[in-house]
Amino acid sequence: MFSKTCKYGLRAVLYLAANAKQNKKVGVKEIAEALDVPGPFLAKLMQQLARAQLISSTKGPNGGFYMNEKNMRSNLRQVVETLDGPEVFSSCIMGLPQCSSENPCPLHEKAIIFRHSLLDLLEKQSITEMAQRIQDAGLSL
Amino acid sequence: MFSKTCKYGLRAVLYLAANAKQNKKVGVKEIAEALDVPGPFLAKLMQQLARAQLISSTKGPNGGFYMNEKNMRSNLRQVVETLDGPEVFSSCIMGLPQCSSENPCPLHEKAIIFRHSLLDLLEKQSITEMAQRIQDAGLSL
DNA sequence: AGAAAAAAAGAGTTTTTTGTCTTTTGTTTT
DNA sequence: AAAACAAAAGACAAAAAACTCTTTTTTTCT
Repeated sequence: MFSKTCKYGLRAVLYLAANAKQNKKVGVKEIAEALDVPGPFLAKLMQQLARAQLISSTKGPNGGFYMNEKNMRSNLRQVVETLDGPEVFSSCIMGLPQCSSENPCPLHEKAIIFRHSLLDLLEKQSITEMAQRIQDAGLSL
Repeated sequence: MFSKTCKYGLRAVLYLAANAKQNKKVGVKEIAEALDVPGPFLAKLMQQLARAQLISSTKGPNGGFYMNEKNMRSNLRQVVETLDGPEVFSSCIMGLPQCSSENPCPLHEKAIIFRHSLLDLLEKQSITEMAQRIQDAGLSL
């Protein structure tokens, strides 16, 4: 479905949303241990997310990653598109380069429905809402 | 979404279903050219599908691949599971090893809905029906 | 029986993804 | 100003996926 980069990224963003604040930043090391993912690899993808302004960071002592107000209003679709590229949502499910509504593959119509339910899943909830649910229900990441 | 192996496999099975019969077998070379995919690589995955009895083959002159009656009654979910493994349909969308209804990830409930629509897409139409539609509407593969 | 055709099998290569290590840059604290 | 801390950047290494090539086996046709 998604690459590991993308999965790690989704989890890291939600971890930040649920555990970090502007005045309580967290470092890659803490996140990597909490999620049980390779630290240096995570660091790389955090940089991508920071460049895309989906998360925030500061260097130096007491520095680390956190989410500002704007970051909290973004959604998971943006995270996926930043890490795996926008094609994951638009490219043909069977891999046909020319697949479109004019020249559909055998699964085209049905795939549109399915894809809509995926976008819905990733777009409809703000990160703020999800962070709330994660804390309230104690969901794992 | 799916690996290239899997995408090639789906297309090859549908190509066979629409273009081959027990008395009109086709070789890997023809399929590879028709689908514009690497021949030797396709040959490998055709072997997997043949071992899983999702397609049929015979060696020697006038040999090749085709679909028998039983093959035509299978569905695309089986093709995907053979080539990409059954986990594609069961593993957590965020990659959490322990994700389940008891210990759900933040996307678990919504992911179930989405996954159902994917299985529906791949399971509900028999290969026979699809081959018919491909021929009638001249769909590309 | 012998030759040819085509899949099966297996080994090998390339490319991409995943993961690691080192150096640099920017901040903060003393 | 100096030291320490943490992210940013870049080069490197390992593993997996994609792709290729060669040999073997089975079948058919002459």
